[in-house]
Amino acid sequence: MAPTLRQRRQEKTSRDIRLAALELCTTKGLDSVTAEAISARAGISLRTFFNYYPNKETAIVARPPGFPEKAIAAFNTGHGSLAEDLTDLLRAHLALLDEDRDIMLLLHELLRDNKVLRAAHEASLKLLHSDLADILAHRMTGQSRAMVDLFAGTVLIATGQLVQSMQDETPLADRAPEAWTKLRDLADLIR
Amino acid sequence: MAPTLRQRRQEKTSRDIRLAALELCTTKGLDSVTAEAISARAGISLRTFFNYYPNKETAIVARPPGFPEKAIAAFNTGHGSLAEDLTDLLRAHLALLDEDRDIMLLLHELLRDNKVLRAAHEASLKLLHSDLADILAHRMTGQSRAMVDLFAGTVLIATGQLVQSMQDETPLADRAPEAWTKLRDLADLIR
DNA sequence: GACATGAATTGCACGCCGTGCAAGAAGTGC
DNA sequence: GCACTTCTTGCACGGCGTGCAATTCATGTC
Repeated sequence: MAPTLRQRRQEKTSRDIRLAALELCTTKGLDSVTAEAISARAGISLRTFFNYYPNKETAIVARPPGFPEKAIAAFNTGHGSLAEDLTDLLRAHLALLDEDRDIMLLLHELLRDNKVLRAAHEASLKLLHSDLADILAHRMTGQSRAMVDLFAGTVLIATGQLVQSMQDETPLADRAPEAWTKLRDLADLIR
Repeated sequence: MAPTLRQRRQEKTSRDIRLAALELCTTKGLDSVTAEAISARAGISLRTFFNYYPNKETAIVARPPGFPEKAIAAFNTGHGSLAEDLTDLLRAHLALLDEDRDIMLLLHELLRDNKVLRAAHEASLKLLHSDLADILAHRMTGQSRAMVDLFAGTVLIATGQLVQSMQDETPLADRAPEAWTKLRDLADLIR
């Protein structure tokens, strides 16, 4: 299914807007960047900007890459331990982040400085949370939904801490096992 | 230190605004309630509204009650197990929520329906998170800050699940031990 | 009780946000 | 090339949030 011209144009505009937003923000800070300025730089009208994104923040934060279909399938049918298969799942996710390493680092800066942006980011992490909980539910049939949620949340905090330290040269994907190590340590702490 | 007239008036206006906001929202929904309408109902000018709250959302969500000083001190000097002392700390926190039970239930409704409100709520929970992490750090001197954060986050998720089920008649404070039970179960799950 | 002082309230003006609508431009399928 | 859908754009509008300066009001002092 080759992408039609329309689709390609949309992809491009969407990317153009994001780039324009990021460029402007890194130099002037989000607060003093107006949606109008972003639109102008992206070469579209203000009205079109709001056709693509509901506000400045989401243009910058966007939807984070989730878990690849293939990795989900592998996890569902996986025959390793929960620890092993989950680590593989996280690895696939982190690999996607590695692909956009430069953008991520840039974003990381912006998130540190701007409150509204952090809120938008939190919101998108919430989506990840329920995605992960849904996935985990397949392998944790004996557990209550609340427990699955708690588990998913904890996993995401641990994973988030990895992303926090993205300055390290090592690709995040290679560090996936650290997440589980953290969880083990946490479990030790609780008991 | 008797509160001066000025202070009492401020307290009152602050409460008036919150009440006006809650009342209007429950009948018409946050989206169709303007800051101007809230101000009018609270008997103040629009400009004054923004002197008290930076936006509609925070007027409704406000700052959640944190951990009482006394409980923090008791936790710091506590000689029970971490589990016991932490449960006491959570109990003190949940007791504050019980005091505002009616408002909490109302808020719970609103949070379910409104996205922006949820974001504001998340943000205020973030403050709780770092509060708790700071407190825990005193009793977890052997641990890295990351581990303390992870632990605090997990505790808060578990506690949040309790709050979710506030419809139950039982006061939240009495159910504090359930939080630790959840954590034990989680730890079992991980190992 | 009058008065000086500093803080809170208010109105006004302004720029930005985000949306509904309708006209026009552009791609798609035949 | 011709109908069709879809995307873009301009326009108008209401709401948000802030800076500023005028005014009102609590407070402490004499």
